[in-house]
Amino acid sequence: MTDKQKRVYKITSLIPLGFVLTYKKLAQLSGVKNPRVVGNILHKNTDPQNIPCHRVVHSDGSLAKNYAFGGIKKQEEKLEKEGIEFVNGKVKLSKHLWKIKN
DNA sequence: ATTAAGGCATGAA
DNA sequence: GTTCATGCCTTAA
Repeated sequence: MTDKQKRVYKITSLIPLGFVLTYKKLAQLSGVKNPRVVGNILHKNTDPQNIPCHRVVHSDGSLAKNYAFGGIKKQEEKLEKEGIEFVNGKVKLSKHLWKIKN
């Protein structure tokens, strides 16, 4: 596993309950150039237990089209279960976007 | 809203 | 080693 992947997974696993992160943000936080790569990495994640990829969403708050772990429905389900609000099938980013402190 | 183009890590051939 | 396809994307037109 490469360093990038580690960072991506690490950060993803650090997302607090009730918050989400966009691919773009996650990308820049982990030092990856393109958000696409992040998606790719998350897609072949092997440890869903520690990697809550359902907390990672698109820039506009919508969910990924091919959620690798049970489908987009499951993802939404999980998010709601964690207290994340949906509006128009999108996450309320303004409220649930994870802002890193420092 | 839909389409097109950008850009790159990963894996198979 | 390199080329090609693919992807949980983003932004701009």
